[in-house]
Amino acid sequence: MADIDSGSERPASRKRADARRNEKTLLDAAAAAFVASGVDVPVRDIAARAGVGVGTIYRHFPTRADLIVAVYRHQIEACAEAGPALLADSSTPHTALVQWINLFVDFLITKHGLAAALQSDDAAFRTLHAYFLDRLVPVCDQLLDAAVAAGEIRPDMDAYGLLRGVGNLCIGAGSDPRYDARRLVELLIAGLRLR
Amino acid sequence: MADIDSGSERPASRKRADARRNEKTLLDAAAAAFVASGVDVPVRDIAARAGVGVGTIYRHFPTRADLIVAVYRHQIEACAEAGPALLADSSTPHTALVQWINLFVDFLITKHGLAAALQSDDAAFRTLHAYFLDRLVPVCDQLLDAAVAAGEIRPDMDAYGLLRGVGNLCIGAGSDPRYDARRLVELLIAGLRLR
DNA sequence: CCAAGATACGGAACGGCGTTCCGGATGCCA
DNA sequence: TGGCATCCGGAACGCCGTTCCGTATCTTGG
Repeated sequence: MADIDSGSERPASRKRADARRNEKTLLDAAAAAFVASGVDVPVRDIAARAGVGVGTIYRHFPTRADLIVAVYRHQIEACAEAGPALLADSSTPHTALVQWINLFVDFLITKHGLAAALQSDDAAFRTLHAYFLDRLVPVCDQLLDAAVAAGEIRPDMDAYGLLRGVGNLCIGAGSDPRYDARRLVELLIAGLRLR
Repeated sequence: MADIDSGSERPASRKRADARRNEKTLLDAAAAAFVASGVDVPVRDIAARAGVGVGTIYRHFPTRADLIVAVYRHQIEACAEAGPALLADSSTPHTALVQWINLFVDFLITKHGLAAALQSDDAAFRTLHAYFLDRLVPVCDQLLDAAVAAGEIRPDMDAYGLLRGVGNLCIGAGSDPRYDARRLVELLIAGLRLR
């Protein structure tokens, strides 16, 4: 679960060279396939794109969630790290919260099917769900706490529920021009404000 | 699409007796299966429950959506009809809107997987989507208009978007005690209020 | 440089699913 | 009761995720 040598010293390269090459190829192929056909793209399509067999995918990424997380890890990290930064730079915690939520929404609505996968109770997506939550709930919590402390929002909203709600609202956005997820999320956040 | 003889005069009973019997049996079996395993229950399970072959299901209900609509038609109608009634009985349009949305939410969160099916872009669910929208959007529109006319909510929200948002928020409710869809919908509606 | 062992690969194979199809059974009416 | 339109059951097909294993490739010690 933890990618220890992410920066990568070379600890005598545990894995075979072709394996490392394939892993990179797969990540690129998956990213392209996700863009073209959504995160629900058939595994065989990703394999074909990468020019490998399906078995190779499962050896590198035992579950579909692992592959999705690997593809989007950087963006999720960036989103998580933006939280404290926004809090420091914004005039009020509420502003920071709004901007951070917007970041999250922008991320979700540009990844066709990701929001839906996030909420799926399918066992294969459990770890996807878990990764997002582990990484983002604490950040959201910090923003909420700050806004509550500043007396800007009601104190009875939990980060978990808020993030799931926002994620849910993003489902189907982008595939229907009449549905404006961004606006609904704005309304939801507006509903948090004390008046 | 339109079930003409819903009340059912007997127009010389077009269909064979066994066919009519099977249709009723199927509706009951499907309702039970939906309760037990959600609206995504495998077609074979419904067939087994009803003691018929899968072909029989597809003859009576060409798409899965047709079956779902048939099972829930009464409740959807009731919800639609409650709109004007609430508007007439409530002290303010906004109260009526809130109560009506609550009705809709209660309906959705007790039907495991229905909210998700509603938002699915799968072709098989297109008509499900369409039926809900055709029936409920006008009602919601009427409630919104009244609340806007009374100066209670912002005037720039459309019924379609609101209903989809509410439907989205109901996805996954009931399968996770930490996720309170009802509360989030309340917040969303609160965000509509003029302050 | 060359085995021999370790590692990774490809894609056939399996089970579950929705959906289609058709030979055979069944209700209906004359 | 006979003949026909209708309906039924479940086998069959294609798509999908996932597993499995014979084969190919890399690595390393000699």
